[in-house]
Amino acid sequence: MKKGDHLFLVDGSGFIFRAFHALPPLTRKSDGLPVGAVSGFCNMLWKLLTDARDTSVGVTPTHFAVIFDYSAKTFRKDIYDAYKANRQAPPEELIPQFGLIREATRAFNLPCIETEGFEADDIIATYARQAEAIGADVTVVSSDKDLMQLVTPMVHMYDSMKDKQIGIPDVIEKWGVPPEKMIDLQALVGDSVDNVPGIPGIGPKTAAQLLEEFGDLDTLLARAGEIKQVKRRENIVANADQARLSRQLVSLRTDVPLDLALDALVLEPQNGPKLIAFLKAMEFTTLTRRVAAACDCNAEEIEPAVLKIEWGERAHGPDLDAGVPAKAPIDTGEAAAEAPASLPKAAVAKGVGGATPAELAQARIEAFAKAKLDPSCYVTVRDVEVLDDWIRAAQETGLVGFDTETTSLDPMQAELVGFSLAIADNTDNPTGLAVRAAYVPLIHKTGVGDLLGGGLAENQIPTSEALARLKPLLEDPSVLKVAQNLKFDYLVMKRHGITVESYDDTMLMSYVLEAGKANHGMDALSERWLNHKPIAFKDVAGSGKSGVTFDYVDIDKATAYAAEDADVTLRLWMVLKPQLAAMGLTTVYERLERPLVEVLARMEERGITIDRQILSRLSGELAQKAAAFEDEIYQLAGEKFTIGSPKQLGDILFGKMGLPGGAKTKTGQWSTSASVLEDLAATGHELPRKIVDWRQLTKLKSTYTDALPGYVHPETKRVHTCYSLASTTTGRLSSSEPNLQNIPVRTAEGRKIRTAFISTPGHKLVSADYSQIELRVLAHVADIPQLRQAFSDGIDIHAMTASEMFGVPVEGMPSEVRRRAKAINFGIIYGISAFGLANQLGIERSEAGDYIKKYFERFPGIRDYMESTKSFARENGYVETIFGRRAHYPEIKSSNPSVRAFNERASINAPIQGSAADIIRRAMVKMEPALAKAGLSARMLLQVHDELIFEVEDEEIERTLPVIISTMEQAAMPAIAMKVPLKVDARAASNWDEAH
DNA sequence: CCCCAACCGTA
DNA sequence: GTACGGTTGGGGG
Repeated sequence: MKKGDHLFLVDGSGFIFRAFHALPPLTRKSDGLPVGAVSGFCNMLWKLLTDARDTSVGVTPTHFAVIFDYSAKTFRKDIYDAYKANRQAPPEELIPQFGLIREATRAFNLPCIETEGFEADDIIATYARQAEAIGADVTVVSSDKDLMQLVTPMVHMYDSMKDKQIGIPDVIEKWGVPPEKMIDLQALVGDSVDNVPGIPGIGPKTAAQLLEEFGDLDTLLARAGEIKQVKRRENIVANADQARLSRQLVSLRTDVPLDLALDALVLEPQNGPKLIAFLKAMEFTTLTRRVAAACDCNAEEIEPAVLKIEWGERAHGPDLDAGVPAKAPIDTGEAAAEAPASLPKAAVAKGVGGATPAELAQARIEAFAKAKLDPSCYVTVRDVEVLDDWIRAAQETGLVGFDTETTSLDPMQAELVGFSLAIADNTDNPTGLAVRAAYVPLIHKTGVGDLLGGGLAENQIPTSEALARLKPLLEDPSVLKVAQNLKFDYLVMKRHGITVESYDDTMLMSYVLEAGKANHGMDALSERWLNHKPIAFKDVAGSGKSGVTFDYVDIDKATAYAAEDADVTLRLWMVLKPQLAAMGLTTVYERLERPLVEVLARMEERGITIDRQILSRLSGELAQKAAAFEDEIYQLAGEKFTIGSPKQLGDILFGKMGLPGGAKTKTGQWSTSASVLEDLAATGHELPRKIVDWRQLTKLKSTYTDALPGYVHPETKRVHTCYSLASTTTGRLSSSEPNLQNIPVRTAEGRKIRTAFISTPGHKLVSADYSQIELRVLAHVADIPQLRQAFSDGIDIHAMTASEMFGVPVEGMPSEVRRRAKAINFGIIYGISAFGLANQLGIERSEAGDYIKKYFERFPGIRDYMESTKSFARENGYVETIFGRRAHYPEIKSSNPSVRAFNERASINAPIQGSAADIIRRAMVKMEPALAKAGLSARMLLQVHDELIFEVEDEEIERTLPVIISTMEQAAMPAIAMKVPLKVDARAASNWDEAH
C-alpha cells in the first residue's frame, strides 16, 4: 500500500444488525432461510466495488476488507465484567446470517477478518491508523458512533444505507465535539446497550457542553468542583472512576495483532462464476443478473453453490474458521477440506415458526423416544429392479441410512456380505415418521452344516451388479449418507471401488455431544435415544464356538438385523443432528470429526511395511535372553514358578523370601510393579532386578516382536492399524489391532523394534513431531508470561522452570535440578498432586508439596487456570478445548474425595491434552490438500498423538519436509491464533527408529 | 468362553 | 498426577 491508495474497511457485524433493523419486511429464501441482511450486504458490496465513485464516497477502492467480531469474549470483558453483559441473544432470524455474510464476503473474493479477543472496531481502528500513517485514504463503511473517534482528514466513514459520507464536520454537527473528543464524550454519556456505565444524568448534549468548557475528561474530572449544578457536580465527583473505566472501554485499540498485512488487502478482480454460484444459491435474482452482465458470464450455466450454513444451524458459538481469510498467509487447503455434506432440503426447511434450535432439538428427542420402530417396513431386496427403486427413492429424499454387513470387524479383511438402506418418508413430521429399510443380501451361503461348503444361496443380486447400481448413490454429493462408524463402511466400499461422498456419522455426533458421559456404540445410542433395544449381533450370528460369519446367517434373520441397523442409524441422525446445532457443536463436528473419517480411512488403507525378518531375529534374541533370566530367577527363588503371575511372584518375594512389601494393589495383593521391584533392588536384593529385566524382555517379545507379524495383511503385505475416532474423553485418537501408538522408544532394546518399521524401496519414512505441544498449549490457555517468552525465544523450557523455581542459572545447571523441574511441568499438565509428584521423584510428600507451592508462587497464572478450570467443570459437568470440544466429567461432584480429586485432575488435563489433539487433527485434515497443492506424493501413514509419519519418495523429501512442517505449525490457524509458536521437528530415514 | 486385574508400552 | 491398548494369569461360569 502506498500514499494515495484508498482502503475500504467494512464493519460486517455492525452491518448485519443495522440492516436487520432498517429493513423491516423480512426477506426469506424459498426454504425459509432469512436473508434480508445478506441481501443488503451483497448489494452494498457490489455497489462499492463497481461504482464507489458514483456514491458519496467519490473514490474507487484499491484495498478492501470486511471485518467481523470474533465472539463476545474480548479484552473489554476482562477490564469490565459487565461489558455487553445485558445484551440479549440476537434474534432467531439473524443467526444464520452471520455465517452467510462471511460466505458472501468470500464469494466476493474479499478478505474476511476477525481476531480473537478483539472487536471488529479495534481491527478497523488498527488498519485505519496503519493506512493513514502510510498516507492512504480510508473509508470505514459503518455509521456506528463507536467508530467516529477514528475520523480524521484522511479517514472518513460511510453510511451505506443513507449513502452519506461522514467527515469531521459531520461528527461535530451530530455530537457537538470533534472526532478526537468522541472518546471522552462516550465515556461521560455511557452506552446502555453495551453496558458502558458513563456518568448518570449526563447525555450527549451536556457532555459536549462540559467538554467544550473544560477541554477534556481528565481536566473535567479534576475540576469537577467548579460545576455549578449541584446534582451534576455530585454525580461527576461520585462517578469519576466509572467515567475513567468507560473511557477505557470505548477507546478503540490500534495495536491488534493482524494476520493479514495491509498489502494483503489489495483488491483482487472478481471471480464471476464463484460469485454467481453464491448469489444463485441465495436466490438474489436481480443482483445475479447484474453480476452476470458485468462479468460477461452466462448465469444459466452456473450451478448454485452448496451453502454451508443451514437454517437452524450454528445457533451458538461462532464457527471458529468462519473468518478464513480469502488470502490466508499459508494455503492450508482449508477450503477443500470443508464440509461437503449439507442437510437435504426436506430436513432443513422447518422450524421457521420461530422455535429455537434448543426447542427443536428437544422436540426431536421427545418425538423419537416415543416413536416405535416398525419391522414390517423392512424388506429383503433380491432383484435389481427393486434395488433401483430404493436407490431412486434415496436420490429423491436426499437422505439415506446406510450400513454394510461383512464377514469381519476388520475393514481391510472384511468381505461384503450385504448392505442395507433406510429411507425416511416424512422427515418434516418426525412424530409421524415412517422409516422403511431394505437389506440387500449379496453372498449369503446355504446352511452352515452344508457339507458341500455352503454354496451361494439363491435369489441374491450378484455383488458386481448391485454395487454398480449403488455406486452412483454413494458417490452422489447431493445425497447425504448416514452411517454409524462410517470409517468401517467407507473402507469396505473403497475396497470395492466406491468412494462415499457426503456423509454424516452418528457415532461421531454422539462423541461430540457426550464424550466422557456415554458410550457411542449403536446399541447404546438406540436404547438411550430411541427407547429401542436392537437385535444383538450374537442373537443372529451366535458367538464363540457356535458363532458364524454373517454370510452364514439366514437371510430373513439377516434382514431383520441389518435393516434395523440402517433404520436405527437414520433415526439417531434425526435426533442427534439438531442437538449439535443447539449445543453450538456443529463446528467441532464438521471441522474436527467428520473430515477425519476419510483421512484416517486412507491412512489405514495405506498401512506400513514391517520387516518380518528383523522381528523374527529380535524375537529369537529376546527368547534367549529371557530364558537366561528364567534360570537365574528360579535359582534365586529356590524353585520354579510362573514368573508372569504377579500372585505367585508376590508369594515368592513377600512370603517365602520375606522381603518387605511396598504398595498394595486395589484388591489387597502386594504390588509387584516395576517401581516396587526397583525399590527392592536398591536395597541390595538380586531377584527383583532380574524380574524387572525379564518382564521387559518378555513384554517386548509377546506384545511386539511376536504379535506384529500376525497383523501383516496377506495381500498388501503391510500392517493396517485401526484408528478409533471416538474412544477417548479428550479427543485423542486411539490405535488398535495392532496398537501402533505404543511402539517402544524409551529403551535401546525397545527401539530395535522400531527399526522393523521400514519404507518401501525408493522411499523414506518421515517422522514429524510437535515439540512440547502440551506445554505450549498450557502457556497459551493459562497465558503465562514466562512460558510464552521462553517458547518465543526457543529456550529450554524445563531449565527455565528450574531456574525460576530454584534460582539456579540455566548455564551449567545440574541435570538433577532440571529433571525435577521437568517432572513438575509434566505434573502440572496432569493436574498435579503432591502424592503423584512425590511418587515420580522419589521424594517425601511434604517436599513435593513445597515444590508445588513454590511453582504456584512463580507461576500464579497456572494456579488460576487450574482453579477456574475446576470450577467450570463443577458448574457445567464438562470442560472445553480451545476449539470448543467438550470432555464430560459427570463424577466431578462425587462425594467420594478420591473420585472427586481424580475427576478434577482429569478436567485440568483434558483441555490441554484435548487442544493438542485438536491441533494435530486439524493438521491431518489440512495435510493432504497441502501436499497435493504442492504437487507432492507423500502419503501420511500413522499418527502417534503428537507425531505424524509419512512415506515419501526419495527425490521429494527436501520439498516435502517444509510443507509438512508448516502445515503442522500453522494447524491452529485461522481458528485460533496461538500466543506461543508451535514447533515441529521432522526427519527422514529408511526406518522409524532413525526417522524419529 | 468370557471377563477382570495387574502390569507395562506410548504420548 | 493425564490419556490409551495389549498381554498374561487366573477366576467364574
